[in-house]
Amino acid sequence: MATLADVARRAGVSTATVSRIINNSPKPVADALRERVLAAVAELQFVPNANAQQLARADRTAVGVIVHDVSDPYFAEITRGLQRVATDHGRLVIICNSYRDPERELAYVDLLHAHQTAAIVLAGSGYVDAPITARLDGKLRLYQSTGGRVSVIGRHEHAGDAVVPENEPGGYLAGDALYRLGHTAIGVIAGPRHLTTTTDRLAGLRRAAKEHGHRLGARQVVYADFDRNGGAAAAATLLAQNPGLTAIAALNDSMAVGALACLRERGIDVPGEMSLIGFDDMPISVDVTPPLSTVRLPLEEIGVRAMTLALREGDRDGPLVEHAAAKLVLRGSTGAPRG
Amino acid sequence: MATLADVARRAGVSTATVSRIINNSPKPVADALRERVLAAVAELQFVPNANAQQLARADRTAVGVIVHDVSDPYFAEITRGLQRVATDHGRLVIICNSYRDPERELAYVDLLHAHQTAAIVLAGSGYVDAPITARLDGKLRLYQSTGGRVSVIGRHEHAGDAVVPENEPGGYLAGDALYRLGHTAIGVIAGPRHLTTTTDRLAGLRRAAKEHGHRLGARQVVYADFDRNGGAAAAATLLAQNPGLTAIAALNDSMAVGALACLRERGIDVPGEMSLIGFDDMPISVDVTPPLSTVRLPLEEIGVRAMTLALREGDRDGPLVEHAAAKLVLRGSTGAPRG
DNA sequence: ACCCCCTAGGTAAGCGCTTTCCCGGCAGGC
DNA sequence: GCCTGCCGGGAAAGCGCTTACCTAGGGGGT
Repeated sequence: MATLADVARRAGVSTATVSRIINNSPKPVADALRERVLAAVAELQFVPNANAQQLARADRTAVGVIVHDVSDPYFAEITRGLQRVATDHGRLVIICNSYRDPERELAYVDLLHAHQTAAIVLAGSGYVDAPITARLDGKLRLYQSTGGRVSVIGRHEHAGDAVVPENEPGGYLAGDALYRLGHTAIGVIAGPRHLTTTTDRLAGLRRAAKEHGHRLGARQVVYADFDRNGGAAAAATLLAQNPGLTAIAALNDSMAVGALACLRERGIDVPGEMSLIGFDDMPISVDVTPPLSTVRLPLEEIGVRAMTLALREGDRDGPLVEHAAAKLVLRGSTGAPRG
Repeated sequence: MATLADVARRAGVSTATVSRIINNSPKPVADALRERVLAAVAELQFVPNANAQQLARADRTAVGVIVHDVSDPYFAEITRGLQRVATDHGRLVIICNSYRDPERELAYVDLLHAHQTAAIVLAGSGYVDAPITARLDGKLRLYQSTGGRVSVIGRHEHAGDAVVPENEPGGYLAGDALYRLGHTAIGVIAGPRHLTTTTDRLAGLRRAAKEHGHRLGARQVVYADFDRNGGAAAAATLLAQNPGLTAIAALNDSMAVGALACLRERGIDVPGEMSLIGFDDMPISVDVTPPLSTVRLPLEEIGVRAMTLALREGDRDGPLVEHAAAKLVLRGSTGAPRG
C-alpha cells in the first residue's frame, strides 16, 4: 500500500508537492518536478486513500440512495434516473436496499450520515406508522444540520426536497376509467398496508367509486406484497369473495401480471369476462397478453428530478416539492363488462 | 457536527474513553462513566465520522459491486443475491453501474480501491478486447496486493475468485433443443460483440449446429444490444435476411421478448410458424404469450455464491472457481417446424 | 545596484478517530 | 506494613491526506 509519503520520498519532493500535483491544484509546479512525481506515482502504482482525502478535505462526495429493492422494476427504473444524473455530476452512488424494512432504513440513514455522503435520496419510504416517520424525520434533520442534503421520492412529510408521484390522482384515474366503462363490481389488489403508496392509490380509487355512486367494501380489497405472486394469490381471493366481479384494479403492474396469470389459468378471458388495470406502466406491461391497461408514472424522470434536487446548490429558498403526474394508459386489458 | 472530542468534553472524560465505549471495546469501563458518556452521545446526537474511523482502524468494511446496469433484470437478480449475503454479514454494499463501458468499469475499480472497500465483485465484465482485459486485470491485482478481495461473475480470466455461468454449454442446450425438434434454418439474435457472454453463448450454439451437421452463416446471426428493442429490431432483420427461417434463438430473454413482439406484430404464429428460445429465464418469461422456452441460469444463486466467495477469509488455497449450471427450460414458444 | 514582489516548494498543523503505552490507586499476599 | 499486580482511565502518537503559512530565490523596475 503505497502512500503519498512513499511517492514523495521516491520523487525526492515533499508530500505537499505530490498532493498538489495529483489533485492538480491551481498552485504552479515546475514541469520537471511534475514529471518526476508522476513517474513515481506510476511506478509505485499509487492510489490515494479516499478516506484520508475526505477527512482532510472535509468535503462530501458520494451520494446515498435508499430504495426498497433495486431488483424490483419500479425501483430499478427510478434508480436508473438517479444514477444517470449522479454520474453526470461525477458523483459516486451508494445504493442501499431496505427491503421495505423501516428499521433497516433508519440504520442506513445513520450509515450514510456517518460516511459523510453529500446527499441522501429516499425512494419509496412512505410509512403509515407515525413513530417510524418521526424517527426517520429526526435522523434526516440531524443529517441536514450537518450539511447533508436530502431528497425524498414519495409523500412529502420529511425535511428536504421531494418529488411526489401523484398516487392518489393516479388511483382515481384507474377507478374512474373502470366505472366509466360500466363496471360496478370492482375488486382491488392493494399493496402492503404500511406503505403510503398503497393508502394513497387506494384513496384515489375510493374517491372514484364515491363519485360514481359506489363504494369499495372490505371484501373487495385484498392486500398483497406488490409482487407478481402476491398479485396472483390476491386475484384468487378476490374471485372467491366476489362472485359478480367484472373488473380488477391492481395497485402496481407486477401484481397485475400475477392476476393476469391467475385469470388465464382459470380460463377467464381478459378483457371479455374481466377487465384488469395496473399501475406504474412497467416495461413488461406491453408484452403480456393482452397488453396491460395501466396508470403511467414517469419513473426514470422521477429519479432524474430527485437526484437533481439532491445535488442542487444551496437551499436558500427552503425545500422544493415537485409533482410527477400520473397518466392513464388504456391498452387491451380493459373493456366494457359483458352484456 | 458533534465530534468525539465534543462528547468527551461534555462528559468530562478523555476521548479514549468515549471511543472505547461507543465501540464497546473489551477494555472495562466503570458503569457510571459509561452512562454519562452515553448520555452525552445522545444529547449531542453524535454520529461518528466513518472516514476517520476507517482511517484510524485501517480496516475495510464496505464491499463494492460493479455491474452493467442494475435496472436490467439479469443484473437485478444477481444483485439481489449479492446484497442478501452482504447484508447478512453486516456489510454495506456500494453498487456501481458501468453501463457496459469498460473505461467506466476501470474507473470504478480505482474508486472502490481508493475507498478501501473490503472486496470488489465484478458482474458481467467479460470483454473480448485483450488490452481492456489486461488493464482490468492489472488494477485488480494491485487492489488484491493491498489486501482487497476480488470475485468475478463470468469468465475466469482475472485474478481472484470466480463463479462462472455455463454460457457455452447453455448455448449448446438451446441449439441442440432446436435442432432436435427438426429445425434446420435457425436465426440467432446475439448480444453486443465485445462481451464474452455473447461469444460464449454463440459458441455453444455453433457447436450444436456443427454436431447436427449444420452451420450458422453470417446472415443468420444478428447482433443487438441485449435489450427488448434491440431484440425486436434484430428479429426483423433476421426475417428479412433469411426467408425460410423456422426458429430463432435469442441470447437473452429480454431480446426474445422483443422478438416475440415483432413476430406478433407481423402475425407470425409462435411456435406454429416460428419457434423461439431465449436465455436466462427472467421472471417475465413465464408471463408472455406463449411462455418462453429458455435456458435457465440460477442468477440469484450466482450472486449469493459470488458474494460468499468475496467475503471468505483467507485465500490460502488460491483462487476458487465455481460453475453455475445452465438448464434447458422448455415452455410454449418452441415446437417442431410446420410440415 | 538595491529593493520588492512574485514564484516554487517545503513545513507543519490539522481532519476525527483508535490504540498503545503509561500512571495512579486500590486490594491482596506475605 | 510493604510490595506486587491489576484495573480504570488519560496522554499522545499516529492513520494518509490537504492546505495555510513560510521561506528562499530570481527577475524587473528605478
